[in-house]
Order: sequence, then structure tokens, then C-alpha cells
Amino acid sequence: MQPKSDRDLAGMVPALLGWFDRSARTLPWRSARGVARDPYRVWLSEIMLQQTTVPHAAPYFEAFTRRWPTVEALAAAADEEVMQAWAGLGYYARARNLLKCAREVSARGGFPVTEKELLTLPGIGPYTAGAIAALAFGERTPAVDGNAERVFSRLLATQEDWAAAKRRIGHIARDLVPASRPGDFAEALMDLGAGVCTPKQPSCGLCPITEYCAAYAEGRPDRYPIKPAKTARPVRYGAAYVLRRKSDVWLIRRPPSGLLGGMLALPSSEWAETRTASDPPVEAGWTSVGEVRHVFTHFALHLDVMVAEARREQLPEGYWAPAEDLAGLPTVFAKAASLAGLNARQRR
DNA sequence: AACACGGGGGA
DNA sequence: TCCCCAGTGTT
Repeated sequence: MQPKSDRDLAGMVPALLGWFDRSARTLPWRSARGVARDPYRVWLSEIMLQQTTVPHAAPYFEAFTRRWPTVEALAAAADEEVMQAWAGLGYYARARNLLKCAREVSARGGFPVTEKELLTLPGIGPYTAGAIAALAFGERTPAVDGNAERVFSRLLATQEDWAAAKRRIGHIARDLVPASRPGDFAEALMDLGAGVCTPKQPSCGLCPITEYCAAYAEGRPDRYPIKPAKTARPVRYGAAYVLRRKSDVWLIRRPPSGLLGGMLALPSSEWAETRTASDPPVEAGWTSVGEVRHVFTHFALHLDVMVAEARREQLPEGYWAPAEDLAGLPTVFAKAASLAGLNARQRR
């Protein structure tokens, strides 16, 4: 069987939309069928879902919309409140940009309605601009996320370099967006990628568009997309310090940019490529209570967790927080606090 | 074009 | 383990 030419793909649009009408997922940020989507909820959900799974983002979406029901309410929130509410969701630059964006939007009286203008806002890149324009404003723009890239890679059985394939997919997707239902087309592609055209063992038996799929025709859809091999992840070592004073713990706020930027944290040593001598923030009777391991995107961290009772030292910048409520710590420090016997937010 | 940037879940 | 996820911003 011959792979379909790009032109043949046009037929997949009505087939996909028909399938979507029958089996769309119900999600917290989706409006009822036929009801206009709220730009604020579309935007907030799209930011939260960047590189983040639906089950992980969903409770955060509920909490944010309950606490800040409008973009104006979010714009008026204090930075620390928002960073604390985002804790555990990861990629904290998203939270910093979320606030910047909310304040810009609030100041200009609402979200811009075109892909081009949306692209100028902080935290909104090519994918998110297209998604918001299509979902909230009905513009004929594509929303090519990781799901859509995988679906198209299989439809086309892309052989070229993955970067080149993604460029080609972007153009093809843009041409296919139906003028009548751009938002539904975007959600349909996402639902198909998430539930049917999955990375491993895709359920081609449930797929409404196998007729258009070159990878299916080849019999090995799981071989696509063809991506470059990942490089190994190095390990870094360091120590985190839990300084106690009665029922309090000493916390710091990390610098506004970089890893975990702007987040609440335990004081810690530099993170080196080899185990190095302990480097506590103050002199005290430090004892180790064990090690926590945490995996970041581009390195793994082994953190020795040190505990001590405070004496009367001059402390560096920071403040005392109640040990029974350490909500708002990023996961790596929540793990460390937990190991030290403190009640930090910890899933699992 | 390559890298920095979290965290969790599935196979 | 390894891979992936509704990616963006910086260099």
C-alpha cells in the first residue's frame, strides 16, 4: 500500500471530528459542547499542561480557578501566594510568567484575540498561542503539541530528521485546520494522541483515521516518531539543611531566576559533580538523617539531609516557618523535609 | 540549534 | 530504567 500524499490527509478532518463528537474527554477546563470557552480558563489550563500530564495538572487547575476565578483576580495576587500555589507542578518559570501575563492582560482589559498578538505575551509560545486562538477565539490556527506531532508523524510516516519533520508537520497541520471548528480540531487531535495514538502500543483498532495513516499501512505505527537518542543524565551531590528552633524551620527564598527560581527552599550547599565536604549555612551540631534522590530534567540530585538545633547565630537571609505546615516547597525540598520528620507536602 | 527548566506515571 | 507529557525562553 502506498503512503497517502499530503493532499489525501484532508479527508481525515471530518473523520476525526466525527470521532471527537462521539468520544471527547470531559475535563475540568473544557466547556460543555457548543458553549463558548472562557479565555482565562483556556489560557490557565494550557500553561499548566505544558509538559505536564492531565492528572497532575487537574487539581492545580481546580485550586487556582477557585481561588482566582478571573484573570483580574490572579493579576492582583501576591507573587509568593502564586508561587506557593504552584509548588509541586514544576517548571516554575511558568508561574512567574503566568503572573506577568495576567498583569499585562488585566492592564490591557482582556486577552488579545489573535495568534500573532498572543505570541507576544510571556509564557505563550507557538503551541499555546495557536491553542488559545483556536480554542477561545475560533481562529483557524493549529495547536501542534507533542500529541499532534506524534499523530502526524505516524500519518505521514516521517523519515526525516525530527526537527525537520516537526517543521513539516506544523505547516501541514495549519493547512488542515477546519474553519468551522478550529478548537474542536485541536482538542480532537489531543484526545486521539492521549488515548488512542499513544507513544507505545497505539490502539489502532479504535482509531478513526487509520485509512489515512502511512505508519498503520506499514504495520509498525509504534516506530514513529523517529527521534534522536537522549543523552545520559549526570548525577550531582549536595546537602540540604534543616535548622530547627522549637516548632520552626529556617527557610529561604531562591533567587528569582534559574532552577526552582523564586521558590521557597531549605538552605543547601552548592550541588557538585562529586561528593564534597558539607557547607552548612551556620555553625551548629549538624547530623545527617539520610539522603534523598530527586530527578530534574537534565541531572539527578543526591541530597544529604542535615539537621541541627539553632543556637543564637546570625542567620543569612530567610525566615522561620512553622514546621507543621511547610506547604509551598518544591518537591525536592518537600522530600528532604519529610525525611527530617517534618510535615511537608508530599504526594505518594 | 542546543540547552535549561520539574515532576510524575507507565511499560 | 527509559520515555513521555496540551513547551517556552535563553544563549
